[in-house]
Amino acid sequence: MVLQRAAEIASVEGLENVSLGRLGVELHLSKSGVFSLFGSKEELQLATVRAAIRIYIEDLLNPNRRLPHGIVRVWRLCESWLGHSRSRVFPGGCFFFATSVEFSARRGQVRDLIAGAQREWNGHLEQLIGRAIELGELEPDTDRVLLAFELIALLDGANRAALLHGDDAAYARSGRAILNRLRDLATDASVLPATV
Amino acid sequence: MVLQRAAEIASVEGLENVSLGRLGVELHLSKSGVFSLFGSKEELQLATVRAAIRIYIEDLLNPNRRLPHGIVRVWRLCESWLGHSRSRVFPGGCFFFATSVEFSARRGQVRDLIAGAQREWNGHLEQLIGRAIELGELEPDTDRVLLAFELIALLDGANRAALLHGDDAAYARSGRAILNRLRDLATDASVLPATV
DNA sequence: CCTACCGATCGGTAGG
DNA sequence: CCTACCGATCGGTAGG
Repeated sequence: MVLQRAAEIASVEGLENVSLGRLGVELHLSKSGVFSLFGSKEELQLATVRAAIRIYIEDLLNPNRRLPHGIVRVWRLCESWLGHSRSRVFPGGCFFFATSVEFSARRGQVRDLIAGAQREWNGHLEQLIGRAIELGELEPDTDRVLLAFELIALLDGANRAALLHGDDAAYARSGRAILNRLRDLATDASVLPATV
Repeated sequence: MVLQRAAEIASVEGLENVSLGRLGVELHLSKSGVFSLFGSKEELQLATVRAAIRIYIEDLLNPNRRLPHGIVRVWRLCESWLGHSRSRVFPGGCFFFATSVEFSARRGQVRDLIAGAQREWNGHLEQLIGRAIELGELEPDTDRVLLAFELIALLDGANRAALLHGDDAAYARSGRAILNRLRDLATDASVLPATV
């Protein structure tokens, strides 16, 4: 699919380097053929980001919905995220990590869409953490916003180190750090796996 | 200075977007005048990275050297890093965060230089942590490599969130998370500040 | 969907 | 350090 390929390239070289001509060569279309499909470079970028959002929903969020709420579900989502990055669903690791860094200092619809997707991911994690608190599986004074920030930072840290140094050990480190953090805040740590 | 300006642009738009022509306009030089100073685009990029390394050494590492070893010195270095990102010494936040993401999926001398600088930063933190363990200020079974990974992930997480959402609260969150983590591992948490 | 073209910009070279 | 130029590539348009 056109946008699948565009998202793969963007994860490695950035959304700005997904040029109409280059995408045309890979898809055996002329440059103007690709252009006419989207109407502008910005629309191609927006469509690419939307395609990436769908992939994350299908690969990570939807399978996770089948689990009951609680601390284990929070952990499983983190574990799936690490697996998603490690297995290179996108060859450049997390699509939103790469593109949010690329667009963080720019303005416009593309940046806003990426920033909004990041906020939704953050909010989703905060909600899952909140449910685990309500269920009494996390200490009642757990700071949801802070814990979500910490988990995302540890996930992104693994993605970044694994890509930069070609070292998959970062995924195990990240998993251990996340499990340690969740165990510290758990009312009953025995529901969590002993190791990654 | 030429390279100072190049590093500022690179932190915002990436090292690849520091073009010879553009740098020339900003410096009131012709494109070929800039070119002749470096000999190639790659040499310009390498010189820019080296200049950024010097700025980090002067702004963060050298002042930190005056402190005695121990857990407080580890904390102060993290605090300085957050201040460095927040004060926009580079307008795009951490130069190495931005450029390491940009180059993580490429090959060549520029990527190797950036990856090496990141490894040195990681190693430096591990050493400071190791000294704090030897001094008995961190629990003797503290995993140096894991703790350094966690601290860098939390620092980078603040840089990323602050830039993407224009929200400086991320710095305070990161500082709280780091202090919490250091307190957990400290043999005497009272040497650390109570809040950020 | 295509060919053919526009002006702008890229890294780099020739020649001074 | 400069002007003038090279071929390649960019997003986008004209016209079919």
